Amino acid sequence: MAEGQKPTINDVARISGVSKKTVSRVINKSPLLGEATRKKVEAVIAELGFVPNLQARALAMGRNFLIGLIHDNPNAQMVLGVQEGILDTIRDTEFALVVHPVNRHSPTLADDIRRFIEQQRLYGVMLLPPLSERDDLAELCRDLGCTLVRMGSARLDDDEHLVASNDRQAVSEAVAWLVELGHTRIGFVAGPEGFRSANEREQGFLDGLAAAGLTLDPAIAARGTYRFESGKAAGEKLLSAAEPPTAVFSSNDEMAAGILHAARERGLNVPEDMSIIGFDDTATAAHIWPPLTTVRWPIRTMASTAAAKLIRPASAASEPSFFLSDLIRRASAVPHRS
Amino acid sequence: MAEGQKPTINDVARISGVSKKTVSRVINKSPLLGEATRKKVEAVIAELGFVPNLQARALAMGRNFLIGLIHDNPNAQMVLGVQEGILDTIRDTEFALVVHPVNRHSPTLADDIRRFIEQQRLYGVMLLPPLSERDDLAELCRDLGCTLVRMGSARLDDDEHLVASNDRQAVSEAVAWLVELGHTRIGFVAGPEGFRSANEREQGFLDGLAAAGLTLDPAIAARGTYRFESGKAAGEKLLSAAEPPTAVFSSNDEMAAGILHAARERGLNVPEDMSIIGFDDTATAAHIWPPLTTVRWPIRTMASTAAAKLIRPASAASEPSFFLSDLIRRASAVPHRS
DNA sequence: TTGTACGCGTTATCAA
DNA sequence: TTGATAACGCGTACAA
Repeated sequence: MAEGQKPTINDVARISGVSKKTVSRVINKSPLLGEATRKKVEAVIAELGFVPNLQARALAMGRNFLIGLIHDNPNAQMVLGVQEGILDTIRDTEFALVVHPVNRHSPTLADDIRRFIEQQRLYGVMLLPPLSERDDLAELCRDLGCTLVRMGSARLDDDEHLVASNDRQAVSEAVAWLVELGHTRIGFVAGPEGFRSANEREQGFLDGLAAAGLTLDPAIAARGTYRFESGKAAGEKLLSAAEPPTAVFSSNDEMAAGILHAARERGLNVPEDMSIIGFDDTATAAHIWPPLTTVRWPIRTMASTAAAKLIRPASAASEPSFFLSDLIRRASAVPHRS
Repeated sequence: MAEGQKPTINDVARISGVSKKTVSRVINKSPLLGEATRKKVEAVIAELGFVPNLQARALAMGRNFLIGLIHDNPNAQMVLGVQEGILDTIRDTEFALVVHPVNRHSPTLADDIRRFIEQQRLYGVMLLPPLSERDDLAELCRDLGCTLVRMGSARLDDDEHLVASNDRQAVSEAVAWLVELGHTRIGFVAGPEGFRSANEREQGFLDGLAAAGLTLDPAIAARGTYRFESGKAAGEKLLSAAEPPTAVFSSNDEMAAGILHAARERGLNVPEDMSIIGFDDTATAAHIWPPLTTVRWPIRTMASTAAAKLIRPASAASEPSFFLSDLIRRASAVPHRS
């Protein structure tokens, strides 16, 4: 037997007096198997502490048990939420989660991803925004024979390969909330051009205004990069307008924090002088002052569903693809004082 | 040849007219090999786009190429920094990073970790605080024949299996900075009991006070859980003291944000009425108002070094084990107004 | 410097 | 319902 080594299927077979194949059947829960032999083999497995070698299985079956997560760190909280969501699904399976952060501005991005998938021979991969918006990368994964699920904020793919939040509707509801609070002069800070999420949120913002019979004054609109500094710059622009907004929607929380700083540096009070709503509900949102009203999307649930679509492709289409976000009402948005 | 399939080492061998073994030598960069044959084989490999099957290699070599990261989400920013650091080291190797978030309060924690390591047959694992402080878990990893590197804030292990920040010294320097700013009544918010990092930071705080000939008044000291709410509660305690502190050191940023909220709710201004210093330099630190003076430890570099120790055990001991942290001076700590 | 034969631990084929 | 035997793709004695 194995001396100090890990027991193999041969050890199990010999000790329980059956063939390798029979043990294999037990492991794989084959239906056609005598109850007695099954019990017997299971006992030996437990006694020996036998754990099937996944590398060997992978080799024999021509597929392995690795799910890849490829992203360009949109935001730490989100990436971690995704990882936890995926683990929720695969925890009691043989699958494992392999992460691969990349730099989307790298000229070797595609090669980097290709190499990762080929080398590890991934079973499936999950792409996070903004990478998930690039059809060329999606095609690359497929060419490599790797199932793919994309996470995004719009219909980037068909139901079997997508989990998405309805950003457009969520933002429109956030605007409705500002309108309900009495605001009519509402500023807007957009996300970076070329980002699908930025686009969706902008559309949602305009939807919200339109529903209230309002329009956007370009003097109180700006475009940012989703980063703090750009939010601050945008805030400065909006606040220096001839007629500043009484409320602002920022396309993400980090920029909202920047807007807050811009307001503070001008000696303005938030929310008294201006209400702010963000998007993402990052950790920062609840920790800044005032606590930020923001849109929370169910990252973990979405990621968990995405993983299910990956490891059970058969039932992928029957899993939901679209998820609703919640408006988290905190102190940064208050009634307009007329 | 392979029709639609991935080329194997056999294809390469046949086409280049050499034996499998020779191709294997090329792949593994064996020194004893004719330059001519090497070139020839490399050309075929490139032409075919041959990528060695890692599962097969793993099986044949009796070891695989997976590094595990086990953690209990101490903080999203940190975990992501660690992942990026590990990737910095393994990006151009055959290794991949498998992540495994766990719940340290789960009764099945040890079994969960055991199963993860055994099932995936990990080459090595990295343990993050506070899990890294548990010797039983470290022993478990070793029993499973898995090399281990622990990340922490103190000498948890020998140089080959450790990367650590010198929290104690860093905090002592932070206190020195407050003293330099003229503060003599300095409050303290500790981290949770049983956390090595909390202990180190506390010692550093006391060191700092002692160096200035000061002592800690229990009336302006409190213990938190590293979470925001606990910081807020601690802040309330300190501020309701008969003689409140003019400056506070918080054992992490999240609690510092909580202290800020407590101050705001009492109508106090920070830093005018009270200076605050935190620890970690999370994303939030720079985004709250006022921007938080805090201690930044070189997570990414540490993680990168840790990965090097894992995949190159031979040179592990020669890599540094201790890393210096920087005090990031921002607006939340200002001179004491006398 | 290169090649032959076999083993790694598992699944699949096909017959019993 | 079970078992003998051949794959899976690669590394390594050992020999040439």
